[in-house]
Formats: sequence, C-alpha cells, structure tokens
Amino acid sequence: MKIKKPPRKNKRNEPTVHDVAKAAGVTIGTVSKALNNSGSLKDTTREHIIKVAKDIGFRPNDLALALHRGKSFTVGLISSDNFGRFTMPILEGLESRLSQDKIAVFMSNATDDPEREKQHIDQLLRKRVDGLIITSRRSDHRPSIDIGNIDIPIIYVFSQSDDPDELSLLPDDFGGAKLAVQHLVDLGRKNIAHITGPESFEAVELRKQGYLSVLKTAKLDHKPEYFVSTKWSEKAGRNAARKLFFEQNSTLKSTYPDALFCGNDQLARGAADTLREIGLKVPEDVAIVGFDNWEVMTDAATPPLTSVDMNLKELGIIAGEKIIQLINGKEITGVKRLPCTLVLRDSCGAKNSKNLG
Amino acid sequence: MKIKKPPRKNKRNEPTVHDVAKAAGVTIGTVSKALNNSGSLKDTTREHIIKVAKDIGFRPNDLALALHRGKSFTVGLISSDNFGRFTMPILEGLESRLSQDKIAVFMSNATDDPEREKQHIDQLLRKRVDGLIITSRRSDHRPSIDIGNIDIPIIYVFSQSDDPDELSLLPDDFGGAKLAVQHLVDLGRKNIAHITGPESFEAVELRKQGYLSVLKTAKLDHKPEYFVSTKWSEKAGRNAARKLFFEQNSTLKSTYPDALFCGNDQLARGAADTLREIGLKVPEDVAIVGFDNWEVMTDAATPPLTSVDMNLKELGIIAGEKIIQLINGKEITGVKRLPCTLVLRDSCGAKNSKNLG
DNA sequence: TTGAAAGCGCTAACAA
DNA sequence: TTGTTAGCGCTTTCAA
Repeated sequence: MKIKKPPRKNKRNEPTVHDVAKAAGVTIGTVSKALNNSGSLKDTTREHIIKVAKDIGFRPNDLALALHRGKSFTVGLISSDNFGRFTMPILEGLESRLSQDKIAVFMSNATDDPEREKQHIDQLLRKRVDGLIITSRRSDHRPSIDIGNIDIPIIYVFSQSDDPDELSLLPDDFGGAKLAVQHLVDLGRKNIAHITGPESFEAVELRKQGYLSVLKTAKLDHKPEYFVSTKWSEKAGRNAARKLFFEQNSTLKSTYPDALFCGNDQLARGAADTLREIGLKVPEDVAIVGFDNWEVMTDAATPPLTSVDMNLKELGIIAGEKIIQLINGKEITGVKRLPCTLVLRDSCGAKNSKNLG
Repeated sequence: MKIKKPPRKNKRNEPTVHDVAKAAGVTIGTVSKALNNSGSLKDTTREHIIKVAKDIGFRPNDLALALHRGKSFTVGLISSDNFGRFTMPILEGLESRLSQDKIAVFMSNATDDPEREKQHIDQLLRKRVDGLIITSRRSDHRPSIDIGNIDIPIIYVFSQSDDPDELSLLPDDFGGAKLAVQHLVDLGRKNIAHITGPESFEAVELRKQGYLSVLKTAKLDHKPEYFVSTKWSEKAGRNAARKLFFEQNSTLKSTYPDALFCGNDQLARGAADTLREIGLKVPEDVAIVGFDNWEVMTDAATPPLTSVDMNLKELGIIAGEKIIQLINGKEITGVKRLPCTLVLRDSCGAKNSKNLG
C-alpha cells in the first residue's frame, strides 16, 4: 500500500530560489549567479549553492524565466492533417531536435477549419510561443498564417505558403522522381510507365517532371498513354495496371511497359498484385519503384518494393534547426527542398537492400 | 512586395493590461475586473474597457497568469512509441478535448530510453505542466513514472502502470474479441480459428480469453491447433493461414476452419490473400474478422475486412476528460477499459457496412 | 465603484 | 565577492 498523498494545494509547493538562498545562507541574487554561472563568485560559494539546490530538489520555474526573458522556449505546431501519416515522422524529428535546445513543442490540430485554426493560433500566442510550425497534407499551397503584427517566425513544413517571404520546407519531389526513374533506366528498362495520384497535387506534377526529364536525357520516348493519374489507393493501382497491360490499343501490344514508377507505395503494391494475377513477373518482366518508402506497404508487397524515401524525419530535424535560427534573428525565406533517397528492395531485382542518395 | 518587418526585439512588444488601463483611462485593477468579469463595476466602464482592449489588440499573457495562479494550463504527453500509428488518433482525441478547456499539450518522445525519459520529464516539470499523459505501444505494463514528490496527476493511455493507485486507460480487448467471435458464431460458423500476435502482449492474452469465452458459451469445441500465435505482419498472416489450411494433420481435413478471427488487420489481410491463392472463398468458405480497423488495410484487402475498432480517438478524448478531473482534484485510479466496436465489411458477408457496438 | 499595492519566481543592474 | 531591488504581466485583497 502507498501512503496517501496530501490533497493538492492551489499553489505549487516546489522549492524556489528563495528557498535555496535560505538553505545556503546567501541571498537570491547570489543563488542566481551560482546557478546561471554568471557574475563572479567564489568557487566554494558557487559549488555550495549548487549542491544545496540539488539537495532540496530545486527545479527552476520556466514560466517565471519566460516572463522575465520575454521568451518562452516553446514553439507551436499546427497540423491541418489530423496528425496524419506524414506528420508523424516530421513531428518526431522536430521534437528530437528542439528538445536538444530545451525547446518544447505544443501540438495542435486544426482540420482545415479556418475558424478553429484562428483559435488555436490565439491560444498559442497567449502562451507566447517563440515560433510556429505549420504542417499539412500538402495537397496545395496554403494561405499565409495571419498572426497580426506579432513578430515571431513561422515555418511551413510539408506544406507551402503563398507568401514567398516566408520559409517553406518540402521534400524534393522532382529529384526523388529522377532518382527512381534513373534507377530503372540504369537497369536497362526502355518502356517506363508512371502511375500516380491526382494532378491537383503539386507533388504529382513535380514527380511527373522528374520522370519526363530522365526519359528525355536517356533519349527514351514518352508515350502519353504510359502516364496514368488516378487516386492514391491500392485499388487504383490495380486498375491502372490493368489499364496499362490489358486494355491497351492493340498496336501497342509489342511495347508493354517493362517498368513502372508509381507515385506512392500503395499504387505500386496494387500494380504488383495485378501483374502477378496477369502472369507477369516482377521484377523480371516489369520492374517497379514506389514512393514514400512506407515500410508497412513496401515490406508486405510481393515482392518487397524498391521505393523513394522522402526523409521526413530529417525534414523535421531541419525544421527544428531552421526555427531555432529564425528565433535567433536570422532571416531565411523561400522554399527549401530536401533530397530524397532511393531504398532498394526486390521489385527492381536488387539482391540486397541498400540506400542510394 | 511586403513591408519589411522591424528587427525583432528582445522583449515582446504586445499590449499589456497596463496599456489597456492607460488607453481606457482607468487603473490596471479595474481592467482586470472588467476582463475577468469579477468584482463589481459600472456596466459602461466594463464595456468601455473591453472595447478598448479589443481595439488595441490586447491578448493576455498566459505565462504571467500561470505564474500567478500556480497553474499553467498545459499538460505533457510522453510517448515511448515514436508517435506510432496508435498514438496518433489518441493524440488527436486528447488534443481536441483539451483545447476545449484551453489546455495546451506538450509533445515529447522518449523511445524506451529511461535516461531520455527522465530528462523529458524534467523539462516538462520545469514548464510546470498541470498533468502528464503517458502512452506507449502497450506491449506490457510499464514502471510507474517517477516525478519525485511533485503532486500532479498522471494518466497512462494505451499503456499500463505497475502501480494500481494510478489511472490507466485501455481498450477493452477482451470485449472486442468477444464482439468479433460472437459475430462469427451468429453467422453460423462452427470452426473458428484465431491467428494473433506474440503472446508477450497482454492484449493477445485478453483477446484469446474473449475468443475462448464465446466458444464456451456457444458450446463450440476449442481445438488447440486452431490457435496460432505469430508476428504482427501480413507475411505472418499468410504463413499462419497456410499452416491452418494446408499442413494440418490429415485427420482434421474434414474440419478445416470456416472462420478466422485475427489479432490485427495485417494478419487478416495476409490470411485472406493465402486463402484466395489456395482457392478458398472469403467469406463463403471462410469468414474473416480483423482487429484495429486500420482503414488502409481493411479497405485494400480482398475482400474488404470486417474489423474491431478500438476507438482510439475516443480513448484520447476520455483521457482528456479524466486528466481535467484529476487536475481539479478528483481521485480516480485503477484500470479503465473502453468498449470496442465491430465495423462490418465484406469479409464476413456483410452486405452493407455498418457499426456494431 | 474604483485605485493602490503586494506578490507569483526569476534575473540583472546596481550598490555595498 | 555578495546583497538589494526593480520589474517581467497579471490577479487579488484592501483601502479610498
């Protein structure tokens, strides 16, 4: 049995600098100097105070510190994506970087509701956050956040601001696509099709450009019927593959694709399943590259998928890095794109999985 | 082009109660009364002050408020799961509930590293959070969090404390399993097998008990070879199905399972794939129920999976509710379990998808 | 009905 | 080298 705790009090009962001062037999000014390693103090005094502070379990009150400094050592993260699958690794990276600098992260979620978003921002501003990080599902540019004339930095991560004077951090979709398609070209594939998501996504357009750019450099024809834009699901991937390999104009029969670059891993997996049903072998007959490197998908697919990794955790870390710089007064604006990585698995015939930068 | 902002100052430059007082021609005491609707004030004065505050863009400083009140209106969330798939909906529910009461959530992630966890807790305690929420991947009970003699409430969500005097919030795995298996029984299935994860998970044990309990009530035999414990992956699901339907002792041939209750959706999907390969029809020959109701899986599976939903978002909302009560001094301890829901899809022959409580 | 002042916990400038 | 004190922005008690 545990000893019953006394009823909670209204004010906290933690030791303060005052308590440390009393216990150490000095004044609070001295304690402050000792604890912050500032001013000049006799070494013995300093050590003594530090020891006393530890002994009585002194833990500085960040609230008071923040009030005094005009800096709270917190940042707010606003997600308009219900903390979706892409937000998690970003958040993970962000938090790990920020916690190194003892900055804490407030989470809030405003599901594309401008009114809620406004309220969330107001809450965060009351808490005097030192900066704001905005993430979303990146379907498109978003209007710049309005925080009135409050002067704190804002970063858009996996999301893009309308305002070119603000900083947006994104994966390099164009480069990622090039990485994938170049890999297929290097493997000797000549007829590379591209199955991808709705064209309303900027990422879809950028990846398409990357795809086309590699084809051009490699002097391979781009056949318009090799480009399929559909939904982001496995089912859509299955249908797209059927369309590409089944329902095509008979004059093309001789040039069925020998490779597929897919806009995400679900499309890739769906396509792989259909190919298997049709009787085509992956990677022998058709090599496949996915996008996202979502291990739940890549590893469960038959065969496991080679895929482009957007390095979202790294993106989060960089976001942390940048917001720290911005908080410290540095000026950074514009759109920065982080390189993607190709992760090799069996769907292209890789014998052993390794990473390509 | 935007007008260039003035350089950031050290201290914030936001209006204070003092500024409001000056602008309204009263003292700060009066302003405070007006803004907090306390004390007695002439209506006109009150209205005037409120208008002035709005006009000059006054936004109260929560830091100062917190310092004064000894209450920060923040809680800390510590995840030891890298913000995994189960954490997200919980977080979503939690944040939405807490934001209603203007309580903000600090996120932090301590990946099973006790040292890091300690540091995170210290950081949170410096920020004077009013409460702590612990989530994890629930593989097992975890040691009670040590926050010294600080008196703030702690809740374990999707995670369970060693200490019975603390509050743990979990899904009702036993009940969820019963829901699933009872559904299969109601459908007339007699030979119900159970494919599930490693037995080191408490959830695995509880679901097994639920499964057995329904069999017993329905007076159906439990054949030990119908229980397969394996990894949580699709591949494991495929293998398990192969084992159940292929490699069995020939004396059992006549009693192959006609239903599968799976411990998660990935196992269920893998099993469904194998059955299809073998030539068995789902749901005609074998009905399948999954667990988690992870739509990415349930919808992509062939056929779409009936699955048990743990209502994790709701669990997060309840966690928010409870921590508010605890902060307000109420005493709640022990393990609470939230009911699961069965979501019907095609893998059991449901014509139209609906929810069962 | 309104004003004045103390105090939440801390730091930093100045005085001793 | 150490002590004193003002002040960060707010609420609340007491006095006017």
